[in-house]
Amino acid sequence: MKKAEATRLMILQKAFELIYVNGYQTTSIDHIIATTQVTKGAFYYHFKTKDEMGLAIINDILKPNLTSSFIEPLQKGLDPLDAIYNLMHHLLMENEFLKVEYGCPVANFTQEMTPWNAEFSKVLDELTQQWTQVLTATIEKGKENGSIRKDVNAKQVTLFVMSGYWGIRNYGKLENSKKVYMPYLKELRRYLDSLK
Amino acid sequence: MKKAEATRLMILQKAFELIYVNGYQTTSIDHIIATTQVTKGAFYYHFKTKDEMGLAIINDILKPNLTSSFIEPLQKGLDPLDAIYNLMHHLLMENEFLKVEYGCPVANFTQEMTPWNAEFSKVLDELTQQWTQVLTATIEKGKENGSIRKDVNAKQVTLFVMSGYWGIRNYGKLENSKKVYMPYLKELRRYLDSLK
DNA sequence: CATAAAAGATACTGCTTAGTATTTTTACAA
DNA sequence: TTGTAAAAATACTAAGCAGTATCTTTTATG
Repeated sequence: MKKAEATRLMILQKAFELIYVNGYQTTSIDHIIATTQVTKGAFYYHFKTKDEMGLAIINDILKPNLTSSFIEPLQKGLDPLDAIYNLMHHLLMENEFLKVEYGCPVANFTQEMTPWNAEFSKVLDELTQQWTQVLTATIEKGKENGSIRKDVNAKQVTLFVMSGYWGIRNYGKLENSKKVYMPYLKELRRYLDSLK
Repeated sequence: MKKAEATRLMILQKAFELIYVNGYQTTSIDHIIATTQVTKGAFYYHFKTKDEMGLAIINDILKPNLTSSFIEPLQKGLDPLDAIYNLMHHLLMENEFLKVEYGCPVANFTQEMTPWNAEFSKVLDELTQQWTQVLTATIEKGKENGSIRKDVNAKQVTLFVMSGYWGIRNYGKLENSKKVYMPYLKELRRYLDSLK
């Protein structure tokens, strides 16, 4: 990797951290360049505007992470319901990229940037769509192999599960404790079992 | 009501609207006083700081609204599961205080102000606690009168339902359409029925 | 090694921000 | 009616903001 490319990525990573903790609007470029030890000239060499950087964070940091943390675990050929539960358990309890006190980065971005920035909404929606599609496919697979009842509506379940995830992350943020994750996961397990 | 009191309330109401639409950080005091047609002197007569105003919005605007929209509907003595479903349906589809494109004001505040402002976290947590307590009590009532299975964990269900609500509001914001509310509500109904 | 382009550094601009100091107007009780 | 405190208006400050213009250094390539 070229040095310039490394600088760019380093800016994105540290900027992401700052934004994950403090929000997009409140994270100033001055704050970013102070943290990254990169000058303003360097910053604006790599990004035309702050928003361009924000979009790059979503595309170059969040998207790859979503793939490895949210999507690939579903494609391991486990029993579908187990796969979904294990995914959620891992995301909430073990994943070290995601911190309880800062919530879900995608949900944070969505809440902050939507509806007044169409560009952000678009890429965030793409991100979300990816996840919902894989979740829906996982459930359909379960219907085919008989582990999930045929009358279950896969898209409906996906929406229900995904909403719960976004919501519990926000609640965890409020309580600043993973404690709330446990009863949530227990009920999720019960709910998933009701689809058998 | 005294005139000064009316001014104060008017500032709070219009400021709430602006914040609900644009977020707390991005809503400037200059913007608020331009919208309210109140001068800076008047604003700072009523509120020492911006944060004091923000907290007043939660206490004087959101709290009463929460009581009438989120809590009282549960206390009408309906069948508990119907009461919960009807509440959600009303909140998502009919309530005119809440707009799909702007999400849930409490969730918005939580995401934006937590964890870096303990004061906000505290009052938001109080607000949320109120709702969860009434939801839990409603489910317990159902267990007592036999309409809900005895092995159901009321607190667990409450957390699950509340998370789904917060999440679907965020998703509605992203999609900018109430369409996503319908499959969510359908699955919620199925889920609630599974508690019978 | 020369050179041109890529990458980064520095100093600045114009604007917005929350908050303040000071003055003026309004409401109401004596 | 008048005195006084509540309420509101005006003009300001210092700091922070995104972004720009200009200059210097580094890197790759002939």
